[in-house]
Amino acid sequence: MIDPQLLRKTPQVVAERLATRGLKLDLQLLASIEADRKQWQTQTESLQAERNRVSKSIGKAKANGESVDDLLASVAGLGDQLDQANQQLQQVQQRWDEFTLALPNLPDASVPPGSDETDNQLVREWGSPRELDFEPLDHVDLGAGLTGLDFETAAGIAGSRFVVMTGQVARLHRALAQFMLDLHTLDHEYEEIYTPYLVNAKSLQGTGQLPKFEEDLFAVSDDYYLIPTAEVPVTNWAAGQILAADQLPKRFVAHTPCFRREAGSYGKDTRGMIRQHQFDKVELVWLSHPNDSWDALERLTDHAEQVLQKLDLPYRVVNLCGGDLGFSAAKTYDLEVWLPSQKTYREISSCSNFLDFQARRMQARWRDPETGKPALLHTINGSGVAVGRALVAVLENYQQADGSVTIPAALQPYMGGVESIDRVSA
RNA sequence: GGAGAGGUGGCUGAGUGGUCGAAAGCACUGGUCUUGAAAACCAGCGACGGGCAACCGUCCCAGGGUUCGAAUCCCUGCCUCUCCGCCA
Repeated sequence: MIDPQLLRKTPQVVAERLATRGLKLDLQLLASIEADRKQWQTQTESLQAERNRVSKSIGKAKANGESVDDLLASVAGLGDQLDQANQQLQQVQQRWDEFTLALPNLPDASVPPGSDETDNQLVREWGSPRELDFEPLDHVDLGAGLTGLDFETAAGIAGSRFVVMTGQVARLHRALAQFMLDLHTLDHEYEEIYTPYLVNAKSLQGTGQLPKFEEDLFAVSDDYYLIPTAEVPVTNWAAGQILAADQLPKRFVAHTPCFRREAGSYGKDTRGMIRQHQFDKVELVWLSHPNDSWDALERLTDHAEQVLQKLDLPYRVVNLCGGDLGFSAAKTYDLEVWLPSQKTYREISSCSNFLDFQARRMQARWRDPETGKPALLHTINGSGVAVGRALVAVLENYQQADGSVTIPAALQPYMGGVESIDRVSA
């Protein structure tokens, strides 16, 4: 949520910054809601003040054994007036909430202008695509040859955009997750956390998926939603909390499945496991001191990059432009890994600083020793990295001419020393 | 699933329908004392919103209700704990 003070006092500044996203703030609507709010709040509060005054004197009069008939008469119609004013106020507040909850975060000044991914800014590249002296297969054909990836069976069990993994491929998938968890907990000093995979609407509102993006989520009965990312349960760990200063920064790593409807992406990446309804992800989350969040974003991004570097997978880092920026983010670096079959870089991690945007929605605070007062903390998160896409990247980048796949050295300890997965001759 | 108890400030924990935003303790902050620290003593100390300000309002799990007035009474929901049963 954008700071309400900023919205009220400098709406045109907010409008300018939101324009970076290609979003037009309805200043007129904002002004009219705010005018109504002021009127009804003032009226409600003065009626409440009067009621409180009279009620207190009734109490005193009764204590003194005096008659209270006159006092009672003087508040006769007050209750109804108050009810009406209060109803109006609640309506206005609801309009305000709906309006502000639907506003995305303000992009940071370092976010490049632009409308879509073609305007994203290249930050750096690491490694260079391997020169293959044969025509690379994509992971679907590779996986089929290894008899480890089976989309047809998955379609029969569940539907499209699911996969069944078996044998050494399933093990490789698990090895990737284990490797990432160990890297982040042991080398990068994250605390491992296990959370619910079903969450309530409040948590989703806290991180910003609701109320605007319900169609992206799988809702199950009883008001639960499947998590679209571990960001939701992990960040909400701090919801409603007031953390002590020495608890910051709090850094969590979680390995969870993620579930997404992928509504609106019909026809996109229909082949293979790039875009699935269910996928695993290792997620990094920081809860930080407000002064440290920009540094935290750089460090978290580096931690995600370390995964790709240790796997020796070529990638690049891009700074998302305003139009490509997610709803809650103030700034996002995407890590894009090289896929030989597509001869292009594909997103494998997204690292964002949300500043106090999520913290305000979920009331995640810390106590500032300078002031002794609670203050909003900052949240930062990123994938470290998407496990399914990492599997795709390993399969494709480590494929051999005979259809086998060598195992990256970093993963071999997690594969029982296996150095290669071989094609099963048909 | 059955039976019971309870949800109050950063924490523990009192609270009679009427100066209760709420006792007390802990924690925290400032001061006295001390070479310094601790202890002791004194003082201060909830959050959120509105207003230039004086000040006003809201909040004792959440939502309704009764009342001139609700932390306190009534209803509903959520959550926690204890016991029994069942269970990966």
